[in-house]
Amino acid sequence: MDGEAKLPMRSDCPVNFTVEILGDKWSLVLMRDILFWGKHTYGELLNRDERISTNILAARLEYLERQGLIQREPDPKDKRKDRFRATERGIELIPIIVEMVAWAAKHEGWHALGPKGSPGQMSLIRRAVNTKNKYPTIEKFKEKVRKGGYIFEDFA
Amino acid sequence: MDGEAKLPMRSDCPVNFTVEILGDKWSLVLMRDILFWGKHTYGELLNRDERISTNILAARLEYLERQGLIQREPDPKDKRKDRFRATERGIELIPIIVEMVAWAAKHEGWHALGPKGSPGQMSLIRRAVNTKNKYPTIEKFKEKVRKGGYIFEDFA
DNA sequence: ACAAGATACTTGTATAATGCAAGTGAGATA
DNA sequence: TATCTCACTTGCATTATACAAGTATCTTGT
Repeated sequence: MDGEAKLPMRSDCPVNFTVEILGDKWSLVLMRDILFWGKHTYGELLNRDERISTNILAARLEYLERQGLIQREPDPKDKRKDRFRATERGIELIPIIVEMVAWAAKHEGWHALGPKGSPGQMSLIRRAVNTKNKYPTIEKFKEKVRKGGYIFEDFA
Repeated sequence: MDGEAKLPMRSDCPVNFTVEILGDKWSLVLMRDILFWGKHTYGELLNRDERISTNILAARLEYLERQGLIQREPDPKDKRKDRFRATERGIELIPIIVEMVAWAAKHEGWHALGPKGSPGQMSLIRRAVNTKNKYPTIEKFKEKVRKGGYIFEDFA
């Protein structure tokens, strides 16, 4: 997680490309927090269920910014804080995240964790698994985030 | 990568669930090899562009089997070999992988690696990025693998 | 104005995941 | 039956992640 070069990828395959950027334990979870739950500050991202460590969060935020998935800007109301918002490249991760939700929802192991999802979460899951309105739903999600909102805004 | 328990997940979120299972540098790349390229033996999986190490491959294959994504069976023609085939749970990863292809294809960094893709690979990419026929294409992919084939069969 | 708390970090150290190189034993091949 | 192929294992180096404690800057309440 230092000043590594971007290019020496293991191959030219697009699957490998995406895995090399996002294939870790935190990147997509943090993008979920920003895109779906509207968590935009260090403190908000820190106090989530997964309990990321402070040093890992700082390193990951710098990494995601370097990868062009988020942008950092000072909070106008509190000079201690920065706000992290998704770039267009980050917003385009929504389809991947939705398919991950659909995959989890289809398989037993996740349900065994208990039906602790909020109504908003469950509502998304139903739409994500339902092929009929999956793609229009995803487009609405992207549009909402582009306008400065977040996906679970209406259920929060 | 030892005999770890499955359940103590960091949260009950379906995104986190999927990330905890697939969020590493190799799982999805290996599933790509099996599902898209029809690579089914240790040796075939070892000799791919990404150059996985022998010990990592052995550990990952055991892991993917333990996660119920692949199934191991002896090769009928060569007693030294096993064959690894995707389970239904593994086949259901295809939509995630396709969205990862679409994401890479949309963004500059991947194209900078050079247009080294085979015609078959490029053909998939075009269809994966095109929302119109994405869903039926993905369903055909799944059906093909369920019948014992692999996605790039016809272009190989 | 000032003390106390909040916020976003850093630092130090431990464990886990990944990477590399060199073996090894069972089974196929000539 | 000698050699080669194949699927590994072992040992060690490096990188990523985890945990606990500390620190500098800014805000808040009095």
